[in-house]
Amino acid sequence: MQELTDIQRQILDFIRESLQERQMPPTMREIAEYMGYRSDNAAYQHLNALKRKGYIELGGHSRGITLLEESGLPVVGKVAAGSPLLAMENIEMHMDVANTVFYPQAHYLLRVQGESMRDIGILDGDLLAVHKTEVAETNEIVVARIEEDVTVKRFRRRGNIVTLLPENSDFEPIRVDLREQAFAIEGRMVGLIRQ
Amino acid sequence: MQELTDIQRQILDFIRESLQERQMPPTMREIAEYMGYRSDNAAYQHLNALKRKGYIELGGHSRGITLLEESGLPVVGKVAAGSPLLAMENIEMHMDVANTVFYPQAHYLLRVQGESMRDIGILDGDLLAVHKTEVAETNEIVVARIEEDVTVKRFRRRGNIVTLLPENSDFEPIRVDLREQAFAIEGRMVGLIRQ
DNA sequence: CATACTAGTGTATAAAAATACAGTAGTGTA
DNA sequence: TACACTACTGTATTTTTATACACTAGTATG
Repeated sequence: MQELTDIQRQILDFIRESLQERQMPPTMREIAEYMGYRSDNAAYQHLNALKRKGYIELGGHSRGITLLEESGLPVVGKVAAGSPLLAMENIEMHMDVANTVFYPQAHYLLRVQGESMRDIGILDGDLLAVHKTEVAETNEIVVARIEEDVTVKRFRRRGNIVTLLPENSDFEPIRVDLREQAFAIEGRMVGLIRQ
Repeated sequence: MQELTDIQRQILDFIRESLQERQMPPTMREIAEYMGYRSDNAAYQHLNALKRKGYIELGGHSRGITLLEESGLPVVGKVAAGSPLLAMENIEMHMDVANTVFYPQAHYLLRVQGESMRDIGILDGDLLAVHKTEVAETNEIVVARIEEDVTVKRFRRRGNIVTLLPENSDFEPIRVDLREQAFAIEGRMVGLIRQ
């Protein structure tokens, strides 16, 4: 997808906002008004740029703008080693769930693998709603990355030692020494969906 | 809310469909075309009826129809004894989750009370996605009503005896004799949301 | 320095859209 | 039987809307 200029992004956001709050796309005049243009044509030309770059389609009739982007939350499945979680190759699909369902806002859904968090009702195959963040409080359920591997655990830290606790007596806690291993928090659990 | 005629409901459905599939409401002419009218005015008048009955608003501009109905799935909280699950008084809120997220389609979300299904990851306060149905297969998780009470359990039946199994060893199975007690299945679990 | 892209103003026009008005006809209800 | 409501057709009118064309001007790029 081609990069957008600031103004183009601003217009795209306005279209999204209009769709959400008024249940309809704006007219070109409404866009021009919002942007403070004296000519509707300015909006028209920006829309054509957005179309050329593949972000929207123009229907050729009133309020004929349609967004081409995926709606809903991306579902992150098997994470290829070393790739960013939200890399295209890791996205299984999009799920039609508003991010406002969770608080703080969910940025994506991560498919849980394994039974290590079973005792707090997180089962194999569940979709964990994750809020992106690099920091976490003690005892929060986090999505963490140790070297190349991504895992879901309860978080604890004392000095340079991080402990990741499972919630299943068949599993052992994981100890990470920050001086020796690459460690990062990818996000924090804000909810769960099971299908 | 006032009752709709068949034709009015058909038009309302078409508006919903247009919003979902084209990201915009239809024009009056599009409605007239869809309904096979030779005059746009027929659509106009039906829309005014829908407006009068409180189902839509008309903006006075192109594609100016806005639906006034709640979107998403209703969340059923504490069920007042004897009332239908989906009675207004039992609806806590609406949650912006497409019903297509679950299969078969979820009709509502039921807030789970208690720990009786804990061992299969259904916790107190979770929202159970429920597909409305009056029948269930053996071993399915169902929402059932015994006399006035609503409960979530694993379903089994042998002749006139229904057994509702908890998934937590602290709880006892419930036996219902269909000849003696009022029993009905309200729906079947198709998913779960935790916030 | 030419070329492409962005970011606008201003004017013009054809088609689309909402909506008013005047009818016809059927159905149910007080 | 009068009245309200539904369900249309047909015509007319005023805005709204998309969109074309002709410009100006800045910025980045090869």
